[in-house]
Amino acid sequence: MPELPEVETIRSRLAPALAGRTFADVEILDGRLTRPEAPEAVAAELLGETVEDVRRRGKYLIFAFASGRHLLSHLRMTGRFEHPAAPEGRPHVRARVGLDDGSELVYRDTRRFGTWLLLEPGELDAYLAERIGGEPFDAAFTTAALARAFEGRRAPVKGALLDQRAVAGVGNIYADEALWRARIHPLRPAGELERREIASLRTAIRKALELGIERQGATLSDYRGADGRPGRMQTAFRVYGRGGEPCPRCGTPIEKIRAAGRGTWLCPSCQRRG
DNA sequence: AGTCCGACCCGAACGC
DNA sequence: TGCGTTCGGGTCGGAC
Repeated sequence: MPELPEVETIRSRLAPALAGRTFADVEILDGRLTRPEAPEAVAAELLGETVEDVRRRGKYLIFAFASGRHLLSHLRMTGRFEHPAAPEGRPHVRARVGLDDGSELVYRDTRRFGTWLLLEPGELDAYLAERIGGEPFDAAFTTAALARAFEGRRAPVKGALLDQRAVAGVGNIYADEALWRARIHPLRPAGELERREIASLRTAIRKALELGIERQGATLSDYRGADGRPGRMQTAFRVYGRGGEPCPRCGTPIEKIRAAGRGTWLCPSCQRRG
């Protein structure tokens, strides 16, 4: 499930390969991908666009075209890009783009949650501003900024972290990892955290994401980098998916609970509720 | 306004 | 073994 580190890994591989390339042939096979726009219409619009850069904001992968347009792709759970494309016969191919150098970019998505949205020049900032907050590695992501996002919120801090407007790019996995690092119980109401806890959570979010990027993302069942290689982060999780195993800090068995409707792992000894 | 929950999907894991 | 059922994950929209 791609979160910020996984999307960043894909971006960093695609950017050098696609910069300067023109979309010479576009085929969108799944109508869901571009809904409510018709796939043929979007494919036709993409034809002839030249990639200037591949960027990322939160969990969005952004193809910036020389025309000023942007193609926003959200991979949701199981979306993935492959370039150069794997040999024919792979399942779940939802779109393919032939490039002017003869190579092919393929988009696959088992569960078909992912989306492609073509934005006209000038539309990107407003679209993102409506949906996601700042980048966790920006200077603007300060303790004060995080405190502001949490202020007055009675929702569990886990849920507040999953809200992309607080900080962009944290999903279920890295939320658990960050809360463990900061020694904060996932069910603590976000608005009741002390300043020093928010400060350590901010550091922990950066640390957890940074480690994920270094390890080129986590590969659970579906995620692959753009080159098809799995990441190595899954072996480095401190708590995520490790129910019953000893906490790497204190040895207490990791517990699994539900928080904000999500499977949530924590150390009951390091992360106290009270 | 903030919060919660179902819908969207489908493969894997689980229960019988 | 084989079948049916449940679950999960990010985001959105509707309900409270």
